[in-house]
Amino acid sequence: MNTQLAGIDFSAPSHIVAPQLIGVTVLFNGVGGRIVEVEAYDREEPASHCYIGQTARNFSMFGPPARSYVYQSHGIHWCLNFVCREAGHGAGVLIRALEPVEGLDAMRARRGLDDERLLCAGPGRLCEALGVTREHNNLPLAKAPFKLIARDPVHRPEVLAGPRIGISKAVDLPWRFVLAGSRYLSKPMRGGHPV
DNA sequence: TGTATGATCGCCT
DNA sequence: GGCGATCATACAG
Repeated sequence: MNTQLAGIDFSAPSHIVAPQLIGVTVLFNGVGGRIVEVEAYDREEPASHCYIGQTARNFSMFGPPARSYVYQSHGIHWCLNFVCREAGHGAGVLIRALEPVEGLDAMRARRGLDDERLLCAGPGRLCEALGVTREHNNLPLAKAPFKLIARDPVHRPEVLAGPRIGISKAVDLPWRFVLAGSRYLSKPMRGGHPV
């Protein structure tokens, strides 16, 4: 099984994969943009859906890496993760924000909102803008409707790490990664440190 | 700029 | 029955 995609080895731990995803372009049916904010989750850490073991909800994170894990949050919003590690471990990277690049009109139509800055600034917003829902759980990221485009290998983006957002457990783990200075984050990074 | 609150539902801690 | 890896709105300062 090929776990390499967009120049990233998805069989690595999620906190290793996550910072490498900053700057990668994600398209979904041709709509999307550059990743500017992600969070890593792993079975060995209690904030992860994997922590309790495999269930009907989280099974795709226990499958092969470089696939999608889509879950519903608060009964309203969908959230997109990329599965990491070897099959059976349980780990993923939550895609929290994109800098919109392709299909701006489609995103605006789905979001019912003009402000480019708010189109994909948050995991639920991003899925609404791209049209990602439950049906797109457990799909290979190497095939349509997904398309990943590697970042420029020459210019490494400046990545900051800090604590994750919206969780109540393992709050001190610095597994949130953002593109330094990006205007498209769900929240500004305060007190982050360079990776 | 920041904090509080309600919406709404699949899956369990 | 309770709880979220959230978002939009309302209101205070």
